[in-house]
Amino acid sequence: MVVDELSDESVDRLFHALADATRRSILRRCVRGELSVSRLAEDYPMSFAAVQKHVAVLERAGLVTKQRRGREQLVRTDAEAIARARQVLDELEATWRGRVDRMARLLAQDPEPDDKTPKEG
Amino acid sequence: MVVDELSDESVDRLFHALADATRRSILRRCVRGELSVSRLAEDYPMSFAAVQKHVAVLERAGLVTKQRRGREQLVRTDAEAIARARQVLDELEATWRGRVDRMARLLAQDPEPDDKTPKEG
DNA sequence: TTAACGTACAACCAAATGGTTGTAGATGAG
DNA sequence: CTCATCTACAACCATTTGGTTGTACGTTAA
Repeated sequence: MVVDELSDESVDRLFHALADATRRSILRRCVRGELSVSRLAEDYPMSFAAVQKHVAVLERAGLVTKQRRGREQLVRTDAEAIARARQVLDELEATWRGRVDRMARLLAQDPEPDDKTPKEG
Repeated sequence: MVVDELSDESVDRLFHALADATRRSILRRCVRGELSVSRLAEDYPMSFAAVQKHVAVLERAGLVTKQRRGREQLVRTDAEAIARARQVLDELEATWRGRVDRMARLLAQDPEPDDKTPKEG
């Protein structure tokens, strides 16, 4: 089980890579099966080089891996990387649930246990 | 329950907003409780105006809402928006699981002649 | 009223982003 | 071998981003 802390930079790269419709489309297509870069490029209204750059962004974010097959480069999305991104959001939601719990306790007039809330910033 | 399709632009804004460490920090702090913009700005090594811009990015993404209290503007994280972002990743993972299932079926019946080893990792 | 505070917003700037074209190196087909 | 294909990468350009400072405006405190 991977419980590593992700560095700010990796999370930056992760979400930045996800913040583009073309890249998300590439991710979806390469979850279903590996595709070469030129195959991918056929279906987008932009140059091959542009698609190549998008794949590079996904690769630096760890969201896809490439593997040579002959002269082709097969792109495949890494489901674990997507899980990593989700984990960041899970933690945010967990904090939120924690806050709701404290609210509930307050409303029930229970004393707060021990506020180990990690400081931010 | 709202399970609307999210437009490409909203997902773009969502992930773009999440792709910055300062903004993620703001999100975490405002999940725990509302904070004014100037209060937020105290703890970052940048100008008030810069923090104000980060809050605006989060607001356009729907990740936070603002509410006036006197001369202050209280920022609060919207947990549902985070859930929306997570949903996008969930769908990607679901596709991946679907693919693994199909692979398993394929391997159980008819080995492909071509050597497309379906090993993950 | 006056002063201080919290916010909003415009103007500006350097750096990053997302696209282009062009060139060059491997690889496979004929 | 020669040629077409697939990829890599540099150079360039327009726009966006993330920061700055400065100004203006509403609200609260003295």
